[in-house]
Amino acid sequence: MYQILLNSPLFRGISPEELNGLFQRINHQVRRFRSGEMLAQVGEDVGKAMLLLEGRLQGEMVDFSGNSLKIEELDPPQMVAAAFLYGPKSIFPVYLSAKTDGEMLVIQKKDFTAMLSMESRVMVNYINIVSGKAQFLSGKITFLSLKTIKEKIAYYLMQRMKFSGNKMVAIEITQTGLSDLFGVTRPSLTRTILEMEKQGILTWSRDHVAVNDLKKLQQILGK
Amino acid sequence: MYQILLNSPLFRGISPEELNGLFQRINHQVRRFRSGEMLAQVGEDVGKAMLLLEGRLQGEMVDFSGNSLKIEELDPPQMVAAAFLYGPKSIFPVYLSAKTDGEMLVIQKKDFTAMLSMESRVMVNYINIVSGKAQFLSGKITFLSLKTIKEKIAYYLMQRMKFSGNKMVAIEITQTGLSDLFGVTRPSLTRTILEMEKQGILTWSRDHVAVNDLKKLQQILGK
DNA sequence: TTTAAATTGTAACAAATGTTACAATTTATT
DNA sequence: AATAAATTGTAACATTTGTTACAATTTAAA
Repeated sequence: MYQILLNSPLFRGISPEELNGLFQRINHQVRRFRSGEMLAQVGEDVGKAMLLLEGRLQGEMVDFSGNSLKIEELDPPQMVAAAFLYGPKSIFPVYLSAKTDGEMLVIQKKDFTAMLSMESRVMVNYINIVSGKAQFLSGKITFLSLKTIKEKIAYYLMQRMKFSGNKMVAIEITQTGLSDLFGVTRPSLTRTILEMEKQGILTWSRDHVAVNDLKKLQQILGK
Repeated sequence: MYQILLNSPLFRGISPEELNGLFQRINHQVRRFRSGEMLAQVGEDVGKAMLLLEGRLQGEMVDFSGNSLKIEELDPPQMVAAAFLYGPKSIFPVYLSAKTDGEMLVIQKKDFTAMLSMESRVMVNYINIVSGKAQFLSGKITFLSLKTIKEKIAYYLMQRMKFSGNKMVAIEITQTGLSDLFGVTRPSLTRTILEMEKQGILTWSRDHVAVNDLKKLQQILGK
């Protein structure tokens, strides 16, 4: 277990000795679970820190009529619902169930809080995790706020050009996959890509995109 | 200043004496700013905790072509960019400028970290703030993921019914305001509302909405 | 009360995207 | 090389939303 924990985002930078000392002073349990087991309901109080050690979990969003919507999977050594342990409404945002057999480390909230106070490094790690979630969600919102498919393509390409600094963007995803990522239908995406090609904005090949008219691409996001 | 801080989310629950002791041990500055002053650029390293004491700030999202998009305002005694002080990319997500004269408390990140380690209460407060942001954004994403106006209306009403438990939902916002909240045009919203009325789902009055067919409303979110 | 302002209802038309179905092409597999 | 599978191109049509403009109605202000 310790080896897994030492490589987890929460305990990164902690020495084996420190980890040992910490776990002798802090109440904790290891909970084993079986494939298919329901681990938490939506709206249930979180109340404890959970860190997946082995196996795979799955979180299901459920809409008002009871249908399952999006499914998110979780692998070791990630924390479960890290951003929902604290905050005004400390409740599970998803149904949590086990996809395989496995086990997780469980620390009650008050013990977890004590641990954060004890070890500054773990505290910063945890704050990094939660901040990272917030930042990821913030970026996702920016993307979701884009309304047209053209805007999404433009934003996607601009983001990738920032890294490479190049007008040649590598694409390691199919149009089918990209349409899924964008939340639009595949024919609509293809149609829009072809339209942008006709307008001389870009050239879309199987594994890369050439941006031929950067100004026009920016204008799409301008308005 | 202490009075403002004692009522801030970050120092809530701290006694005046504790606060005093804390500030004697922790490096901090008060920075005054003038109306119109630019306080931070997008992409700039955050590096310090900032808590607005007086005045009003404004954060501007800026798109790739340099136009200002959404504007968010900030009032005392809120923290500035609380969820961006830690995390993998600790950079400002917006342009930050002053809308009025004012002042803010500034604590360098390493001193801020030391303070969190020192005072468990402040640490928990800060984690609550960041977690709250993440949770707020998470809810916003759920809403932004809804595609049709009908879905947005249905979600909006279901959320409000959860509180009141009643099929009569108070509406303290005009359709114009609601269309803005939904990110759709007003005529489109009105048209959709009237359509839902024709379908017998609801009755929309100036200050309240009666849900007449809950099942149909749920089905809209079902699929 | 009268006037002005804001809000809501309505309509014709344009633009964007979804739906469905199938063909063409490319890539992977045997 | 031949076949199967996946991906991409294409098209006709439906649906949803935006755009614009103006009328009707309600609320606020003079």
